[in-house]
Amino acid sequence: MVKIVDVARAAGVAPSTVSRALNGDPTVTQEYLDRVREAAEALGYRPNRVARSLRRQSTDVVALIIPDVGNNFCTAITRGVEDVAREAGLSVLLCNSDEDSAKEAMYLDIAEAQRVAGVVIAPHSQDADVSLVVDSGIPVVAIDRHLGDKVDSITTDSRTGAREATAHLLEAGWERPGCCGGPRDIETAWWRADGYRDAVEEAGVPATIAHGTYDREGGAAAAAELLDGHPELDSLFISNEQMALGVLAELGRRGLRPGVDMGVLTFDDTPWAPLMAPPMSVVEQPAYEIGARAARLLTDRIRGDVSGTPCHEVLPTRLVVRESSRRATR
Amino acid sequence: MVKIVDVARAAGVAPSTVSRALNGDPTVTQEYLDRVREAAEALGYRPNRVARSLRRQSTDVVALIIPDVGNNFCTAITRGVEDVAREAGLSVLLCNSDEDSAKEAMYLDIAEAQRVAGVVIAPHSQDADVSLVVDSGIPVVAIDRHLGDKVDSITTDSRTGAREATAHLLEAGWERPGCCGGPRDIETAWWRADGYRDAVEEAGVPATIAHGTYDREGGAAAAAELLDGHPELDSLFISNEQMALGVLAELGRRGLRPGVDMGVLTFDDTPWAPLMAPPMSVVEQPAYEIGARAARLLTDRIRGDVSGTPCHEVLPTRLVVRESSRRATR
DNA sequence: TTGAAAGCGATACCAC
DNA sequence: GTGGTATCGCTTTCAA
Repeated sequence: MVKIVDVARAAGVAPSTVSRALNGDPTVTQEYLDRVREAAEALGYRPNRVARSLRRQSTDVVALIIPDVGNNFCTAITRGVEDVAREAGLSVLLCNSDEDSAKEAMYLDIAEAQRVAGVVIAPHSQDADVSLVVDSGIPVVAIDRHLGDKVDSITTDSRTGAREATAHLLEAGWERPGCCGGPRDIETAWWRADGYRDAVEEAGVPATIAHGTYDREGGAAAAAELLDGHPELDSLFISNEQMALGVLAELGRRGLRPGVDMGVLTFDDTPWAPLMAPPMSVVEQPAYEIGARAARLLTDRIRGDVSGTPCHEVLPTRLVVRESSRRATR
Repeated sequence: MVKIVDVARAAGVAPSTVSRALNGDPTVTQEYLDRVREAAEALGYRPNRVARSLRRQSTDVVALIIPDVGNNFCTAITRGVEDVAREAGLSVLLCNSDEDSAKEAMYLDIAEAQRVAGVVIAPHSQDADVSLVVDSGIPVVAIDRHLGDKVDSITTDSRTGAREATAHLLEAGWERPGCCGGPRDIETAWWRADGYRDAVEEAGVPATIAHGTYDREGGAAAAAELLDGHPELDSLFISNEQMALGVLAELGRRGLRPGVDMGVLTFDDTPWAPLMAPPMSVVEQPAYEIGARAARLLTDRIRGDVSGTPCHEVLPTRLVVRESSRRATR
């Protein structure tokens, strides 16, 4: 393994000069620069990032802690983070927490031990403990969910999104929308349930909510609970994309046709939503943008470019009406 | 930042003893062990992995280089890799190559500079240059696609999968299947085109193939090309999941109903495939398993548990017949 | 079993 | 502008 001293020797200069030359220090003379580059090239020198990280007390890696890459929303966030991180010369350490606080804590621990440059996290609960990382001076930005006032966050306005969605269902002619809500301990889930509640209450319709986990099983279970216990429901507002898949499966099992027998509208747009039977109406969240902005904010913090006051960005959602929420007149 | 010498001082032992104690060296006396643990705890000592990595000349990170996490197949692989890596105490560095050799090379470079413990890669082309990494003694396992005989690989039998799929289309009563194939320079794409060719030739039907990129745009373009140029086609075999989304969109634009006006069968199963209109028939690949096995193989190599001879695992695909490939008689 | 000390490889300070 | 060198924090010989 050829190291910096080897290059130095070959080029007839000091190691420090090699370091400067290779790192673009403008004080290095052209002549030395050439000599160093040549020697490095000739020897096939490859800088050791680990050594540099130790010395510099900082790595060029950011940790991204999300519930599950299997979720399209998370995936899009991940792309956003990765794209801007790469631009900034940072790599992304991918951590799936599976909505499990213990796993999350483990990853936070690893991130700190690894001395990552920053952390982007979709915290399972509002009081996830990021102090370990924060106290080490590692910038953290929370996405999708908040993490107290002091931690930067990029979120979307779930409540408004849910309210608009439910209101749309009502306007479309559905009279009794139910809500397949996410876990009670996840922030977005209660905002969305609240938004749903806002809309039905305003319409003078009773709120009917079932809570399930943020996955397909949870969606199916919530739908089953609602369908079994509340035959009066004629439409469903669903709290996230994975749940929607479960709800749809459950409807299928019962021979209920979305958009005909049962109005359906879900949070999160996906590439397949327009291709379903019928095309799904959704509340779109700017997932890629969330990731990209989070990464941008993080890199700013890493560079120290940003004043100390915490930043809380709330991005808007967008209602995309396709077929599943329209009351068919056939 | 409290370091190992601080703990040593507090515990009244040598740094080396602290290191041994904390790393579970059995030669450490119980008494010292307790003292060290106590001191570490009291001081809130957090080992610095970077320093350890430098000293040990090895990190506990593996790089995963895939075309795009946005692809459900890649996502599933990613979960597989992450799950077994975590078990083995390794973290995953996520790298999206976007089927771009330059990006891929850049990530390979980073992986080497970062001195990762291993690399799992779905190489863009067969002659992607992993020598940089391999020569550094970093184990590499190729997934989905091969990388010469000397690099471990976990792939699936694309050709057979494609042949069976096309044969099924023919058996189902479709008479002229076309093929929306992937890029010519991607191995799986030509294996799948070959499998398609095998089946149509055996049936004495002409092969009609259009090549597109492995994404939605590519799928739409390939479908358009086929539909415009070959009105005789009555069904389509599609080379991957993302292309399928594009193909379906294109069919929709032309008012062609899958499974009725046009038989459709695609590579890659997805959570939404059964929920489409109509439910999609697919060639399922064991994506999670590919990732899991690749990671397992990699950890074995990292530990040096495995003899030097390269391992080439080929996993089987599975034809899942749903509705889109059945010739409706309505 | 424990301690002392030599590195791992790059960087950045300080002196020239 | 360049060189010498201490240092980042940990692990691991080697000697006791």
